[in-house]
Amino acid sequence: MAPAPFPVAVGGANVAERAQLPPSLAISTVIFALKPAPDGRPTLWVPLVRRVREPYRGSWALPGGPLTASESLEDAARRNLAETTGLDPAYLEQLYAFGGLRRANRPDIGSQRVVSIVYWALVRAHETEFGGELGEERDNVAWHPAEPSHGGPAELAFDHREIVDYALWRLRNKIEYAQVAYHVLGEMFTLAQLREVHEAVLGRSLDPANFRRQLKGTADLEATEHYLEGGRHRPPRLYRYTGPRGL
Amino acid sequence: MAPAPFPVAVGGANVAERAQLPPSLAISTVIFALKPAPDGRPTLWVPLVRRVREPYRGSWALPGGPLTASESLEDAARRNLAETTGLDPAYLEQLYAFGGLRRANRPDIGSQRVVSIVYWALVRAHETEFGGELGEERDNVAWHPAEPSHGGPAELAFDHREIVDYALWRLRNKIEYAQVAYHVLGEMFTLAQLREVHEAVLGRSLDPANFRRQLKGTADLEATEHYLEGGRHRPPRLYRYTGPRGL
DNA sequence: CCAAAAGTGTTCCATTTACACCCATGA
DNA sequence: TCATGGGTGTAAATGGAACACTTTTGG
Repeated sequence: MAPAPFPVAVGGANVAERAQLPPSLAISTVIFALKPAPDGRPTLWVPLVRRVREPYRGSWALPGGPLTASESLEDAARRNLAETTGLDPAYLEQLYAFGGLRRANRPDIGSQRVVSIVYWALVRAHETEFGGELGEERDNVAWHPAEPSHGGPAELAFDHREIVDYALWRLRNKIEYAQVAYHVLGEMFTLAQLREVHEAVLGRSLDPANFRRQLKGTADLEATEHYLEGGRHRPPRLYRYTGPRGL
Repeated sequence: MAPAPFPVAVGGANVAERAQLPPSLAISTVIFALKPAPDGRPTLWVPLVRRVREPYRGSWALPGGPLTASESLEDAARRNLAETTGLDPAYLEQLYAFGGLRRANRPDIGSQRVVSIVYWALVRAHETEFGGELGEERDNVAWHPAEPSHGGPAELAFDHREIVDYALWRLRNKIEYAQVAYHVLGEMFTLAQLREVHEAVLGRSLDPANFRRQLKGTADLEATEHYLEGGRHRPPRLYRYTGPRGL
């Protein structure tokens, strides 16, 4: 496994100025969904919020907000995500707590220090139509490719570009040994669909034959008696994930 | 890799009572050192602080304290560790942010919610003599085996037992692919010494021949022209770690 | 010379990888 | 019947585990 690209370099931030108030706590989320990139192939997208205040006014930032007194960290992440994007991911995991002093430069809230606890998730494609009263192009929320190489913004507000990159690294590592990909699919799915998820996340193509065997050997995967009809060729068998859903 | 034993179950904490003040931030540390267990073989120990107030008065807890406004998360962890134990580990890494509502039951600070960001480290054995004016049996700080199966306390204050277990899991996973073990050793060391560190952390013996080859293939390891004299048998060659030290 | 640890070589085995091949269906 | 993706078989390559064997020192 390659070394983590980001947090190892986080702690070294130097004291730039003395903040006065005690640090406040905020929650941010990096939500990945699979959507077709400009080039047509499915890739990873993230919802971003356009900032309407300084600093970084006009830049895109991760959805987030304060932590209230009566909710757990994960509850806060869920609530915040629902408020800003209408999403409710089945799988949500803590990524990292970012608290370098460099992040403190926020005139809009005085000189108060902000420590962000970041969560990440992978959601189904059909969840990406912002739910409830929120439309796709609603307000200042929009989906963007997660990586600049696929058309995503090269710069984000604060240190959010680095946070997204670190979340990407975690997702790619985790999908190789954990049951992450199933949360993108419905109740039943073909192995080709599951493979497409892995390929999109990892950014490379996988051998269908070997992919089949590796999964059948390990994961909680159950072959159903149903087949996906309507395709142009031989109908593939549908499978069901039998392991733990959600948390 | 086996699934993480702890944080996957953290988010599900339910709302037990409504806290009133905004959550406060604290830093805790899990510092591992290698010392001989009661049975004589080297195992992992952690410094613990005996609580002098309710709740959990008299129980052992992880060293920790509040986060001040002018320091980064890692700086706060270092400062706190130095204050309570006199230690200054070369390698320090963030473990997890714990913020379940179950942790909030602390009459000593009113009903305020506490979110703990926990760091972990592995330090050299000679660092474990509490430095500065602090002696080994000083005040309410003492070393304990990290695992109950090696004589450590089965119960700790708050959720600290689970936190130590999770840190152990992280350490054992990380030592297999990252350069963690070198921080326990001095400038030069024999392969047998390095292997002893791995064996103590993993809790099982390793084949000397295979261990040698695996490390020579991957890690930043440099053979010196020095040999460790004075042993009872053939003097082993000394090696030097050439990868990144500290952070 | 003997014991014991350092260090090397070799075999065995499981997993991964590459790819040839057959199967089943829609058009 | 043909094109295409679904699905199976198989052999080479890889990497780890087990262990025999040689080397080098102190006693």
